[in-house]
Amino acid sequence: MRGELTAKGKATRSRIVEGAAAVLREKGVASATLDDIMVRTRSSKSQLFHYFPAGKDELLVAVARFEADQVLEDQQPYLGRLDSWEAWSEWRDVVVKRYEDQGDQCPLGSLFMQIGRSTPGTRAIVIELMRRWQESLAAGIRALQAAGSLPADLDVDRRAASLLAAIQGGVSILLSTGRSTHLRAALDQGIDDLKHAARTTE
Amino acid sequence: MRGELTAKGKATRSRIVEGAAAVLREKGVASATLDDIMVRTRSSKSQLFHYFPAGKDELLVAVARFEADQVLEDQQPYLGRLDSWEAWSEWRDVVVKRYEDQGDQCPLGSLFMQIGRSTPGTRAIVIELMRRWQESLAAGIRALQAAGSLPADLDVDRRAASLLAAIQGGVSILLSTGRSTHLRAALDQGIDDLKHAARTTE
DNA sequence: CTGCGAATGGACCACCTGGTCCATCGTAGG
DNA sequence: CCTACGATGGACCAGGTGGTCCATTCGCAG
Repeated sequence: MRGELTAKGKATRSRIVEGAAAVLREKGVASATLDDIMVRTRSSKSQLFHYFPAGKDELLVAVARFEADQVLEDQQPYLGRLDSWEAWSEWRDVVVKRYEDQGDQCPLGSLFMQIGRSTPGTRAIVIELMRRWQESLAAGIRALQAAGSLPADLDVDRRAASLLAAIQGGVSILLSTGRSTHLRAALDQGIDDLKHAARTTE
Repeated sequence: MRGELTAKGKATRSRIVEGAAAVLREKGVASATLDDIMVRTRSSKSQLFHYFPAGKDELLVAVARFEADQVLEDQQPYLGRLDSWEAWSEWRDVVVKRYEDQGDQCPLGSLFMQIGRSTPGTRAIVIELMRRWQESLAAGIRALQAAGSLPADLDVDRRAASLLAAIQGGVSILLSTGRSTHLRAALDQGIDDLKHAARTTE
């Protein structure tokens, strides 16, 4: 498993990860079984254990890593260029759309609920994801500062953290209730408050 | 099961529900088994199925209902009296403390991740919880308006929804990363922004 | 006291699921 | 070509888990 992977092997491995991700999204981590994954990815049990010797947990971690990357990627290029109010608005739309489309499937949430506390490496993935996500938001805020659209003494980190929390909360409410009202409200309110900070001292 | 419950029966039933809640919190929904619950509640399998004929799912729903009530109760009396900035501040402290103490145990979150989409009645419980929670926040905001601390043209519902999302997000980040930074940031920022609304037009 | 239904005990079962094992096939490099 | 090793197939297994069943005990009303 250390680079001893043929081109064919690599292909199979990613086919499994991506297929597993789809299965997990549809059936939920709790009820998704190795058999489901085998069927979906047209692979055999030996293949599963060949590429993920430690078994299901290892596979789940791989999927988690895969999904974590997806999350940020899906917000590009907007998330990377939050340098004007228009950009923020476009990004908002993308986020809302992405999660509304996703509906009550939770690629990551459920994953970490199940293995988050058990496997140590898993938590690191979420932490890293949150860190990068928040950093992008912070960069956006700083870009607005640089453009003179926001005062320089703004507490960028707290603002970014709070925005991130707003999104997460909106998403988890969407997941459990099926309504995107809160996600929209949280994003709109968050951005509006940011705009307000442009006009008042913090 | 319809009122055919002896006093003893009722006692047993709630002993099971509360014990099960504890087990779920500790072991997580995914890995908690009926045996665990039997041991913890000192009951037999026949009892479990006597009080919850539909089996594990029905029990989980009962626990969900129990936990949902707890959530709001734990925030009282503060959540019910958000009529001054001091009250809001106290409430903030209670929320932060409650969830920091709780750590990465998720009484509700994990529960709904597992049975949320499957059982139809379950989703109703979360929706109802969110509704009541948000309503309390909205009542608090209106109280501030009545006291003249906030302008009358404030969009109370959006503000309340966004605050609720902030909390949920902070909590879920706390659950998956173990850090309460975001919960604190989200609450502080949310309340601060509310205070700002007192000084500027919306 | 007695009888009936609720409450409880605990053996028992069927099934699913993750995981193991070995035999076979494909293929790249010598 | 041939050989060594990765890739694949698929039977098999062991344990755990939810769920069933029946026998027994308990508690209250008549």
